[in-house]
Amino acid sequence: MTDALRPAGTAPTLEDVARTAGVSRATVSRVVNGVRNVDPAIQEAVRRAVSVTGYAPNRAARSLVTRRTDAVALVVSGAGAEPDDEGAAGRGSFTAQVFADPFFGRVVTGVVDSLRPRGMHPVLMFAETSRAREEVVEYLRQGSADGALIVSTHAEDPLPRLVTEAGLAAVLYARPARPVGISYVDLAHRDGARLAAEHLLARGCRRIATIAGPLDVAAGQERLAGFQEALAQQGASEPPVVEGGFTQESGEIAMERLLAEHPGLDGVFAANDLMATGACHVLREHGRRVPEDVAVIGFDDSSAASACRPPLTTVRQPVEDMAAEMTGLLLDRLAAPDRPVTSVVFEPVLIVRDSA
Amino acid sequence: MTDALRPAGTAPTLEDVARTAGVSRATVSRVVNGVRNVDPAIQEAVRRAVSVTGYAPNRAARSLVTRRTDAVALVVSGAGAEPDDEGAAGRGSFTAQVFADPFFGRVVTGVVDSLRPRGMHPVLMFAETSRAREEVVEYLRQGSADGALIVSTHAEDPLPRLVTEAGLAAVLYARPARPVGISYVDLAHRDGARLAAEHLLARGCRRIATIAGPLDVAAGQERLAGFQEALAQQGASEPPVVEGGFTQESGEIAMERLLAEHPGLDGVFAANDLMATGACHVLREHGRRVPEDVAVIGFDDSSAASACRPPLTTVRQPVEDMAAEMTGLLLDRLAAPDRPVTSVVFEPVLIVRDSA
DNA sequence: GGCGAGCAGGAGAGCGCTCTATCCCGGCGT
DNA sequence: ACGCCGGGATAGAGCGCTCTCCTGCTCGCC
Repeated sequence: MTDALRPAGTAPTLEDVARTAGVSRATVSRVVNGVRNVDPAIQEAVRRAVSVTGYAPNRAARSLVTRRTDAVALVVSGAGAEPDDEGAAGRGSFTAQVFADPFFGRVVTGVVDSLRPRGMHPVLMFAETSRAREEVVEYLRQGSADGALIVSTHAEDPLPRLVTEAGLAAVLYARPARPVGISYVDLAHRDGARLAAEHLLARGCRRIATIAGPLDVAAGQERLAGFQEALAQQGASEPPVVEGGFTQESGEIAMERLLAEHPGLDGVFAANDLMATGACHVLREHGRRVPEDVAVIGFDDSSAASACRPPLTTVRQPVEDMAAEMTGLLLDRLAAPDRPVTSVVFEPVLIVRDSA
Repeated sequence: MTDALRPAGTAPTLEDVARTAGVSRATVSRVVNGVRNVDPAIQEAVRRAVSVTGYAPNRAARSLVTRRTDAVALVVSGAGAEPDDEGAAGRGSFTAQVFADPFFGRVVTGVVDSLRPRGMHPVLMFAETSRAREEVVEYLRQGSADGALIVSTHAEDPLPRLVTEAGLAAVLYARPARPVGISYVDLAHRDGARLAAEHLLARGCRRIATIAGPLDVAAGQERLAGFQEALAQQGASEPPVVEGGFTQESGEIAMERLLAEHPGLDGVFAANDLMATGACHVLREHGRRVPEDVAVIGFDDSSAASACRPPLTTVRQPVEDMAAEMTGLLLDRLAAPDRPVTSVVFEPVLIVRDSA
């Protein structure tokens, strides 16, 4: 099992295996990579030599010639044009805040699960400052990863453009504000919001308000627009809107304001589950029953939706599937770099639970 | 800016930069890596050549000779000895479940933030089946990462042993059941549970129960043991115990049972915030006010604690700091492989909010 | 003025792998 | 019987970088 022929501390190489098996380096390489016909007897001998020497192929050496790393950068890209803040505090808060939302955990889940069967792995990166964005581009240009999966939180994020200009392979989560030549996956946010509006209306709600997501985020804009459109089309009156920040706390604050200004409301659509959860808390504290007095609908169908009391009726965003699709698109791109970019838009579904 | 001298599609190499700058490859390398004194004029020339050619050093080539990748594997290691389940369902559920707990997001945050200033990056891996564990070991043996940060959820996890036996650098989150020669960071769980017990007692609670964590996890055992010990030392009666699974739902189920069997209880210690949140929900549904009728204490001080209504009094586990410490220990190990392993145990702090 | 110390820069040998071009050998056609 | 074909194996040339030697200067010192 141990490498008897090697100077201590050095890993066995192809050469060692070849010598042990009495064949050439090339033959060992073929067996290890499972290509071309190799005499079964020799294959067996090589395999034995591999296990005797405890050989493991050196990834760097392989990458050097194949120009593949089997790694992809999974980058969470933050706000747009803020000045670089170098302080640990600034960064810490961004990275911490990212995972406070169950959304990113789901993205990671989807990416890992889709990469895994292909023997690939994600390298986690954050790109919230222009410095950090440069580092991401640099990382990719060095060939440290084969491509990037970019989850962009802001519409004006410059990263997609930077990556394209550098000629790097990448796929986006969410359509970029300005079309740049990159594939993306997205959700039909408007349709989702429409589902929520129609459900509220069908339930008999007439004094409906909405807690919008941040309006500098495409998802925030779209969900609001879709909701307003649907309401208008059904002849309902224009809903009061308060903008939140996709956090539970912002949902609480928004709900307080809504309640203060429109005490008679009977239905609320929050642009994500976290804000919907916050809204439920505030409603209860104000003595309103959910859904009897006020119906609440969230968005995403994240873990927060089922954790909420009452469990949230929500619009499902199939994050894991979308993340898996990103992987697929990226691998397509890597296999055929010249093929035109393709994007996939997923349709949301209404999940009815107890809150509406 | 573009590589005029290169055949299209090929990245510029050191050689190209050297030619452009009129110096040798070695000199360019020195400038790029900032080692040894190089004539300022030449440095400038090289730097200009770098930007003219758009050169980015090839990571694989560099790794091949330095034997460093500047990547570390961040592995979430799952249950112990279950049979390999190959199905996507099984895996999907593990990876999904991992991020359902805010805990892992915090670990990732701490790791990323501590790796970043060192120009290093984490590669995310899961090791919940024996097959997956082998893949992790294989990955490291190939030199794809310089070492591993292992977050182990089960006491009997075989991964730490596998990694040590393979002579790989690694640091654990949580002390392994059997000591293996690996550094680890851990929390003084018993002390934390004691804090909770004493706070409950000081508050005047006399009929105290506890929702334990899974007892095949060290943290679960320790927190329970610490809680029981503290209660006993203060002369309080032995608390009813129900085992949960660290999920909110398991907390709800446990609380239901506790309430059915001990309707008069006035204090609950849940072994993590998620279960405490579930307990609060159930208590309220049963008409108990928190903290007036029943005081509730959680553990971790995760985002769930402040998101809960009422905000949870909880025992803080400084996950981000602990994760950063793991990085530090790993880098120490890489710098001096022969130094004896050192471990760090953090002290928990009680965070008093509204629930107790 | 001569000589050794010290340092900037270059040449070149690898790091461990893949892959093309080549060689060898047995079987087949005529 | 002889050349031809083709599959199986090998030899060897890199991939792009780092790093150890080594050369050739300049400078300081006696």
